[in-house]
Amino acid sequence: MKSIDKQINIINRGVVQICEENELREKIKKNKPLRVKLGVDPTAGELHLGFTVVLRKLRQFQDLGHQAVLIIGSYTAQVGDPSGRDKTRPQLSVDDVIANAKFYLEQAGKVLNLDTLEVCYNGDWFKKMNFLDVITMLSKSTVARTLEREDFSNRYSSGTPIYLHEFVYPLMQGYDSVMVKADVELGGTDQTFNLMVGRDLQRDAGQEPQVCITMPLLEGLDGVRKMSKSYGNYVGISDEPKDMFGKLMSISDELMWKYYELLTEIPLSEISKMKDGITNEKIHPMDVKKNLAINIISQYYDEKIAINARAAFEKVFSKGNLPDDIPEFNLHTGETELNFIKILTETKMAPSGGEVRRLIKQGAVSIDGEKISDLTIPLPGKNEFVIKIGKRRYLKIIK
RNA sequence: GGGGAGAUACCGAAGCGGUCAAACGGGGCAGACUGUAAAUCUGUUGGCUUUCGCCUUCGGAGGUUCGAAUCCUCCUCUCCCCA
Repeated sequence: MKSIDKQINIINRGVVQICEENELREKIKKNKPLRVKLGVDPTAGELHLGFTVVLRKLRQFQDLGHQAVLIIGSYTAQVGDPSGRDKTRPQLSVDDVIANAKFYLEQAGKVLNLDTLEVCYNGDWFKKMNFLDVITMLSKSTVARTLEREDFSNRYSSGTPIYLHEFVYPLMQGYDSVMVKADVELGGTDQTFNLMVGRDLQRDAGQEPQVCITMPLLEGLDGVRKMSKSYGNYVGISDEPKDMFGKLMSISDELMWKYYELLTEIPLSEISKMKDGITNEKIHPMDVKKNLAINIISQYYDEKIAINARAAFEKVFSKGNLPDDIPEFNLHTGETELNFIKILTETKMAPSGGEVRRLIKQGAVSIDGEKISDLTIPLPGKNEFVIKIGKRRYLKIIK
């Protein structure tokens, strides 16, 4: 094992807060692998880079020789969380949870070392509790304390409902820590409160309280809101390499540094050199961003594929050539004209006829580079031609 | 249990009998400028047809009216205050 300082140094990268760092030192000093806990919700489908921030941190612990413990929140998922904004979340069946968990692990395996990973389902202990056990657990915290939590207090003051069972979640999560005897728990900053509850419950159970490590929430492609599937501002770790590349190129220059810090292993010293290079105008921010994209794509595919993705990107967006893989559409026989509304809605290139009208009116549609201004045009003589919509939608028409 | 407020399009939020497919802001999309960056400017943002027009939408179900998102009744849900 590496020295304490070295370990702390690695662990510290990108974290917002370690509570408490000296406790962590003490724990490491014992020279026993730490049990590092991460709880996940098995409702999520595809993993995106936002999730990997904390998964990567867990992986770092694994690489330092510690024991990663992944808790699948199977019980939570089965209960179903109605707190969602507009509609009740579906209650998941046991089978759903198992299937989701399997899918989750499959993906998480791209970041974590599954061979040494310990996986627990919190339903294993929660389903055994009786009501008295639950009440006893509830008695470990107070309303005022729970209400302190930022998102709860925000919701409370803005008049958004908070359901009672939501109040219980922090305790459940904390109870998980007791059950797995966690030394460390990881989470996003939005989890701070829940992590702290774990400390209380462990203390109460006569355990040494866990060290809580919080990671920043990664902003998505819009640079404002956290990366999330529902905001559509995410990069999925199973995205096609060229999509990943394009998406990563669209983040702001500013945000790129956060991605560098949280999603790559590139030493911080090198990152700051890059920053200087841009300030001195020795390097172009676009190139720095391309390297970021290559680094990230390489983690999920390999470097060769990443470089190909860059080439494809440059071909299409720098040189303005057509991409290699354009969806194709075979015209129905007997057509004498091109009806854009029909073709584009039929192929799902546009959601509605109104949208097609708008796009054409605004000059967003072209055929082989020639702008279209009518909804319908006579069929071009060529046997194949490409319709382009906006910056990145293409459709090859074949007669 | 009592009293009050409220539910509007992706989100926030106006509208309070016709001129409402519904102001405004955000977001989205598109155009200009670019490096698919940021910032900025412009257009657009229910569906079908684009000329008129038609259809569906303002929590749900009924009702009053020539006519309702706007009035009435019931229902569902939320928030606040009191107990």
